[in-house]
Amino acid sequence: MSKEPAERLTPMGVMALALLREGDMHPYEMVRLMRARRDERLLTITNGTLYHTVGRLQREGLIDEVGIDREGNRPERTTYTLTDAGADVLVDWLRRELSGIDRPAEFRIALAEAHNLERADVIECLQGRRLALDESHAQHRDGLRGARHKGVPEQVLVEFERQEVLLDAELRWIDSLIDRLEAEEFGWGPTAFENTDRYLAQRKAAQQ
Amino acid sequence: MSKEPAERLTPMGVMALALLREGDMHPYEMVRLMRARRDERLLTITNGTLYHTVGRLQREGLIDEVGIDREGNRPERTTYTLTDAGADVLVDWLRRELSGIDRPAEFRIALAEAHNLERADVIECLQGRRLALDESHAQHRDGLRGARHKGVPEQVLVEFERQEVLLDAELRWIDSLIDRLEAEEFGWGPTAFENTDRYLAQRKAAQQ
DNA sequence: AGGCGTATAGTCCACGTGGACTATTTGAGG
DNA sequence: CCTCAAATAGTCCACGTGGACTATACGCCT
Repeated sequence: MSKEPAERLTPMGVMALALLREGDMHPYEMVRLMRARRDERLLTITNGTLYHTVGRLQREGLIDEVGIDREGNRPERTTYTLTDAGADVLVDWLRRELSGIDRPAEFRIALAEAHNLERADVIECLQGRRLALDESHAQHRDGLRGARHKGVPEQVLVEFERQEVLLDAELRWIDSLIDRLEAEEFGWGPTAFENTDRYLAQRKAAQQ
Repeated sequence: MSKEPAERLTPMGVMALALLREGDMHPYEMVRLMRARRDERLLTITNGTLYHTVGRLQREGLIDEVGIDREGNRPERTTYTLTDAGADVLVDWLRRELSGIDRPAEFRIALAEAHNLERADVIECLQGRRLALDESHAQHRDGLRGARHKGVPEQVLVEFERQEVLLDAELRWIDSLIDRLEAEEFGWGPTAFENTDRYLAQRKAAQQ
């Protein structure tokens, strides 16, 4: 398992790899699935970015071409599949981003794709995050207190204060999530996306 | 007041304009000030971005060169000043980003620089945001409820749920902020940055 | 007095993003 | 039956970002 290449993934790269875990696809299908799942909430879905990303992933050996399809008379479609290296890199990325507290945008994606990891794995990562969050919260609190004490005017601290409120809310939320995961309150593991199942079935039927 | 150019600013652009409101400066001084004020919390401070940004702002007529200084035998430094157009664009940007709820990163910057607006102005913008936030919160709540009802597995809703918790916390915080602004609990208006005052004084002394 | 690290001030380049654009094909409405 | 919109599948380009790099000058230690 050589690990020199591409430990770093872009948000779109993560989504692409995660989608290929569900089955081989061509890029345009990724777009449709992401749109159907309202992934615009997490990142901006644009063709340009996607096709570039797919090209990059292939050059890095994280995905492979598995053939050029042609359905009816529509333009050719290149279908891709996930390599073992790609699956590894995805899992590593998820672990890293689930454990860290910088890069909030990345964390949201990691969380949304957390079902690609084992339950125990997720719990462990979130406990790491919980620790980091706690420390950051303490530092933040001290920083704010110190600034007020030094007479820094409130108007420049407003954003600081908001951040503390949000940090606090997140701390409580993550505690409850870890609890529920440990209590096995709900299932975990690879998921059939109910929203898009019908579409996927349709596609498979059409391919035969 | 023709307003065709550059209603759109990058985060770094906003910071640069806001800094120039405090006095004429050269880019390198902006870097030092931003570092001193720990603005890395809000954006990544890099020379490349800054110098590009300054060049762009100048081409767009939002700032002007006011002379090329030379202190001792150090490299030349080009000093810039804020134009009237620049001041207008800054204020407009702040109003827009303070009122909206998309673009969270931009909002944080707008909030941190909100002291560049009048108190009444800020209150009005925040009330707009408060409304949008409320609506978004309701929609989010309904969406989550609907998804659960349709049997979408909890594991894919985790990120959704977190977002709702954070939205809720933000709602409460913004209410309290608006209250305190209306009650005039603390001062408002252009601020002498205590943290960096000493540095600025030093600089002025050195220039004479 | 000499050497070395750091501050000063800025340039340059590779990458990722996102929006605009193209060209064909299918389906729905009049 | 014809038209026109929407879907299909993808290319291309301009911009902003961030990191690496350069080169001089000042201050500190020995």
